[in-house]
Amino acid sequence: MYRTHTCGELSITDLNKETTLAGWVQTVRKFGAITFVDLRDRYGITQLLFGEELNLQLAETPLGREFVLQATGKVSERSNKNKNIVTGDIEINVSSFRILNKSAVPPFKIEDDTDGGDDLRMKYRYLDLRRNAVKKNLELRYAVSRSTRNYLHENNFMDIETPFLIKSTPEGARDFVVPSRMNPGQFYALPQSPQTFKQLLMVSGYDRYYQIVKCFRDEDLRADRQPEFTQIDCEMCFVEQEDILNMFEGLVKRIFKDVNGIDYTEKVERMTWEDAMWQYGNDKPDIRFGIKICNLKFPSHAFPSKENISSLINDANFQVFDSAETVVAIAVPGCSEYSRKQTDELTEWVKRPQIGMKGLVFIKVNTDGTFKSSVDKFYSEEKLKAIANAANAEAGGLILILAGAEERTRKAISELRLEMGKKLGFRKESEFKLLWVLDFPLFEYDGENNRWVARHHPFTSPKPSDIEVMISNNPVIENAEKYLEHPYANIKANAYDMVLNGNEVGGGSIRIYQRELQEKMFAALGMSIEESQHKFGFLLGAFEYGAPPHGGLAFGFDRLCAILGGSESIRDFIAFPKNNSGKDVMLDAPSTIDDKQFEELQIKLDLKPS
RNA sequence: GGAUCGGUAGUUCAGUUGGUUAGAAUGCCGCCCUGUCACGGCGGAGGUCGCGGGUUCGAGUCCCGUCCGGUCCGCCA
Repeated sequence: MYRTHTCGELSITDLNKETTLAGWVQTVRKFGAITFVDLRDRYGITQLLFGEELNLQLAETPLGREFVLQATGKVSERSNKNKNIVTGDIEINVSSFRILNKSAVPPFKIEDDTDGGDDLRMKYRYLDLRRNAVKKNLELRYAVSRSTRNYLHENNFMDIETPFLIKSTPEGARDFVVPSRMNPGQFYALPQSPQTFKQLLMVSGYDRYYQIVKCFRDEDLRADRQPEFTQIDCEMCFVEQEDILNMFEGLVKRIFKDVNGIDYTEKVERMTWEDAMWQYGNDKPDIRFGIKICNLKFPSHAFPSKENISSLINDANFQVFDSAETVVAIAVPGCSEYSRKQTDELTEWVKRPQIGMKGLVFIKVNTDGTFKSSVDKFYSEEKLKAIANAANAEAGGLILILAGAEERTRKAISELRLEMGKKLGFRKESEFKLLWVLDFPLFEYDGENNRWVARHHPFTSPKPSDIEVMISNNPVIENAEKYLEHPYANIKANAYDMVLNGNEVGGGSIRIYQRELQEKMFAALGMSIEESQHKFGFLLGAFEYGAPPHGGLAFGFDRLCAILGGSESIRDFIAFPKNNSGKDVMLDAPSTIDDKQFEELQIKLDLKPS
């Protein structure tokens, strides 16, 4: 028997028990005739005391960090207790020990506050995973997965595996492909999601399906994006949008309870996509803080239902506003005292290439009721007051105004809002705020190819009231510049996203389940009948055999875990992640393959010189 | 595809205007230490300054190229 206890479980109640522990040497502290060793395993750290006699033995077989050690001895009370660790009241008075394995000197400290850089940690990920900080994240991940499985099981969902080697259907993201040896010249694709399979399962009558499943997308990466990532993939039949929203806000609330101990009893807010864009400039607003955009000027086609208040800023001969398509403002509370330096910094911030604004206009709403702005030359105090009213600015606030082209400017004000929220401490990691964003546009314009693409995916159903618009209008865009005037631009989908603290954590839709409508959809996306038959014939065929109404959604599991764990990066919630270039630096993957493998696959490389 | 920041000891970093033998902390090795837990004290070893080229009397420092890594934009149905 290697051990009787773990390094995290012994306490003062176990005094005088004979025990054997096995683990890794965290530190060795030598004091002449006695030595302390901190022994670590998955469960904690226990201090070992090597007395005079054993100390002599230690001198012959020295211990180093990360040696694997087995030690037997009596649990005894420490004379100096350590309140910082659970086992801090006791130590093991070692009577015998055995070095189970030696260790090379680790290249970085195996401690919470490691000195290792990211690259090094990834190269020695198996050592990095020994660190408590990373272990905690994986434990949280497991807790989320358990909670998810429990909830879905209790609600009659069935976990069904779907294949990884599937057919390439290059809609949306780029596929990872796998050559087929038995079918030379042909390739499988790895799934970007099990989308069509789960829909087929609905056709088969498995009315509640789920899977915690790997998905693969060959696109460029970010801190929160990996080439292979995990989704909680769900689908239900005989449901409407409302049923799905209720079921899955239930899931997230359950996870909050099980994992974070939070009772999220309040109703999950809901917002249409249009309102999200209008009020926050963003389809995944962070609603932990209330600052909303004031739309001083905007192109009417972008928000046909909204009232224009551009008279507030027009007729002042201020070229910047007059020539801009969009002028948007946010009122930031308590910042009217900002110095010249601070406002200059904000201006520089919006001028960075990632934001790309030409400048920033500000109005200080002083506590004494006066105004001070960078556009005093153009606007009277009354005008400024009117703008301040429109922006809902309170005394002591600072109004920040951006002007420019609609899409870019809206995105910029959204970024600026988040930045100010962060500066003012409104974005606390420990506070969680859920939001459903509803009624997304069905289509998105692809300027490169001058066609419509599915914003969510081509299986998403249009709002019933928009079906007629979709099937009675020609999808061809005659005038690329005026694509927004095409009837397709305003068609809404039965699609919904779950947003948590400004992050899209899940998304889904009510699907199309009639062959005719699905064919119309493919046609709208510019697919010929032959092409849609070739790519999705199996699904169209299935829809002929009694496909039930259905819908579902998928959560980004890694991202959800990262947010629940209070982290920006998903990498530390994945045991073996890849770096920004899609490489696994530990394995050194991807890598070249043998000539023999190429031969078997009948593939010849023809690399273009870079 | 693009922007930007970085690459110096095992590790994390500093290194001024281009100028003597490239430093600190930590880790590592040795000696001392019976109550530490970030142990402490003394001593020591440890460097192709990512790589290639250029400018210069002289390059870690300036220039060009390249490789690697971080972050972001595009991209991510």
